[in-house]
Amino acid sequence: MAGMIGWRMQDQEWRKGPWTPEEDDLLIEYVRMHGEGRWSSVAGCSGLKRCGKSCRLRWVNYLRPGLKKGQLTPQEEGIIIELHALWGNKWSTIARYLPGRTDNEIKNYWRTNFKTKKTPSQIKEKQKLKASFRRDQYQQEVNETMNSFVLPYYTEDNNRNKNDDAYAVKCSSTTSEQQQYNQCLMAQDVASGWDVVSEDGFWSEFLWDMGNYNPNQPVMEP
DNA sequence: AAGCACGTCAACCGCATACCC
DNA sequence: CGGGTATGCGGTTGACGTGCT
Repeated sequence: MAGMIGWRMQDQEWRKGPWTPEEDDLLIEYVRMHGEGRWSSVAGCSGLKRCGKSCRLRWVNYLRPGLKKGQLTPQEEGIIIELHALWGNKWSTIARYLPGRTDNEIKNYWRTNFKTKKTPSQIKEKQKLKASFRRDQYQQEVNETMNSFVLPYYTEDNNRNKNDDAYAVKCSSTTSEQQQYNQCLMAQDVASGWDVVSEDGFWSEFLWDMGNYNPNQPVMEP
């Protein structure tokens, strides 16, 4: 596209700010015709005055089919806690284990629940309320959740990039028995992770800080 | 009722990495 | 191999909504 240098434009100002329904329609139509990708050519083909970067973000975080709207479920929260403990702020990696959820959404969730500075009593109060409200429901749904999307993700997709974390998990579990075993382990870990987090607000700060892990330090991989 | 504080979330920005020529 | 471009990722910002005083 003329005037483009990467995401930038030389001779045209990109529109910024909230997307209008009309812009959404244009973007949806573009993806329907051309598929995902080639974001830098969206403006030229669709008439949108948005840079490719903005278009990609809008599509991935809001318009893409299959996205779940609304609050994260207790089991999704548990999975986030567990995976964040493993990988830190690798939001896109964590998002792969939560179909229909975006890295942005998970990042916002984590920031909202574990980063905001509150007094210890406020944190404790909030966590107590949350935990008591959801614990029973959560414990009940953990196994069901693992069966419904985590395990299939591990086992189904044979075409994933071999550098992908999920692919590594898959390769490490060669038999269905071992996969079942891993599933149980993960469910237990998630449950224990939730216990820890809901126990005391202190862990909220601790877990967030874990996100800023030292990359030179060995990290346990799945 | 008005003003303020806080929480949420969509979107932007800069950097890193992948890809292509 | 190196440079330019495309894409992806994580951190941050700011608008808006809501609850509290």
